[in-house]
Amino acid sequence: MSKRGKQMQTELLSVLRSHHAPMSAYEMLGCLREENPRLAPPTVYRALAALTDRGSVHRLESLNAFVACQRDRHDHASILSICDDCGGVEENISTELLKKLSSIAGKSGFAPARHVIEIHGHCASCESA
Amino acid sequence: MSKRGKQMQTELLSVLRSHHAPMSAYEMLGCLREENPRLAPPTVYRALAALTDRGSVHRLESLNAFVACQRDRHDHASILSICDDCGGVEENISTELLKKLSSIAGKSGFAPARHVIEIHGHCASCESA
DNA sequence: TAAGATGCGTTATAACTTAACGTTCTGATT
DNA sequence: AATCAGAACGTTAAGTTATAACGCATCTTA
Repeated sequence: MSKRGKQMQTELLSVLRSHHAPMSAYEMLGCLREENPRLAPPTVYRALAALTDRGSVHRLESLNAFVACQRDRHDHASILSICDDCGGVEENISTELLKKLSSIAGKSGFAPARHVIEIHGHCASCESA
Repeated sequence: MSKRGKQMQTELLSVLRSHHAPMSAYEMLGCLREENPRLAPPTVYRALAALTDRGSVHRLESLNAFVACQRDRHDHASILSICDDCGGVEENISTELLKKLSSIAGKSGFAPARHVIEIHGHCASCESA
């Protein structure tokens, strides 16, 4: 991968991290276009693909949006709790739950490869408010 | 709700059920347009919204597609195993896993309302092939 | 440097979803 | 039964999300 590609990924990640809530690809595109107005969607999507493959960024399937991984290591399946009020996302991991989930799916012989676990609701501060 | 609305939902559901794999809204639209060529996307999406609210249809967030519920009762959170090879979907439920999941999210005070659990992988027959 | 491969930017378009609005249907009240 | 208010419908139009395709640039190896 070329220098430009890596640089794009770095910029994208810093944009994502500087945001408390998930961002859509087009929101990121908007930010990045302030620097480089000619930037096009495929560039953003390619960088996002690389970052999500690596685990530095998680895709929120139920929102069509993205968040930076909040953990030190990125080689895990995440449980993402999404506040429908403030938009904040909490990331949890549980190998135990993952095993259980795999075993439920595996009963019929299904071989799991990727887990999507997203919980919608309200975070503590929005709930109390 | 008018007769047309309910009828739309019934037709949609039968289209979905006659398909072994998930369908996108536009695939359904295509099918239904054979009968009624003037049918427009919002009609389909409205029927889908009613059906998913009721639980007769599940939305696959990671595919932007829909499947008919495979169970007798529809008032449950499903674990959906999606074969990336043949496209088939298996539906499982586990109140135990759901409780565990809620408790993980709830540690920080998060109040869960809706669970999205989708597992990608290969089904038994595709795996053995 | 030349040949081949990889990946990048760009254009264009495809796929998915919803807003808005006027009409029609329903059912409640007179 | 006639009228009215509100809900739901079809339709047009547009907004949002995502990718195909292609040619150019850059890197790689000889």
